[in-house]
Amino acid sequence: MEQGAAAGWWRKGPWTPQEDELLFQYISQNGEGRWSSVSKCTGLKRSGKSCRLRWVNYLRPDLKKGQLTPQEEGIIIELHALWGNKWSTIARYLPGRTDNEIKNYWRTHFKTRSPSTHLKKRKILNQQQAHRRPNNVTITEPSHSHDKEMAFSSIIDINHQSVSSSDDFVAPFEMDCYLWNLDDDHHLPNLMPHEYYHPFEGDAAVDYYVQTAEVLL
DNA sequence: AAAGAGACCAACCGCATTACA
DNA sequence: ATGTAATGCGGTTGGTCTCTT
Repeated sequence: MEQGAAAGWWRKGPWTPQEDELLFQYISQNGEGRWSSVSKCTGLKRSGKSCRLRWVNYLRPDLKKGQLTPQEEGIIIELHALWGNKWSTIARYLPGRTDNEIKNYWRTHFKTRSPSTHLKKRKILNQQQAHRRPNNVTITEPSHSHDKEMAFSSIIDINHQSVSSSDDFVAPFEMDCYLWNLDDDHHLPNLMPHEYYHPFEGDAAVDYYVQTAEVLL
């Protein structure tokens, strides 16, 4: 049990710059982990849980600040369609972004269904659509999420993609192509680019994403 | 200019899982 | 094998900012 938990003297609420500094220094010297000993070593009146959250969501030096890019938004939409509210899993494919940030983003942009939000959503998706290559397609229902998770894991493996670098993530279009062209053993066929089957295009794609987002809520 | 609504974000809570004695 | 502490995750809340009327 953490020292202050029983006594109930943990400080709550917004962090001060001084607290941030203490936590940052502690982790710089000792590394991440051992969160429960942070308060003992630094004098911070914060629970280990609170310290971890502050570090992960705010202080970590590799965090990306600022708005999500259209590419990142596209990835979130696609991965959420695959995995649902597995925010930490989704965050792994968005280097520098936190599960909390993605969760907040999703909640803000897709949870509410007011007309304005709907329009905004369409605008975002239309922007993403502009990056997609043309193709002749038909709409196909997505397979089971488990299958898609397996497929997506294989994608990363097949292509030896590093997801640890902030500049290196799989673009939405590429993900679609991979997902929809993998065979049962999750291997890519030997196809020319124009032969790839791409299930989503144009308004059909937008509608699919919007519907998926709404169905999942 | 003021008030209300909506968007955004930080942080907390409770539960589940993992690690360890 | 079991109990407990630590950690991780997802849901939720509340405060602040921005936009609209």
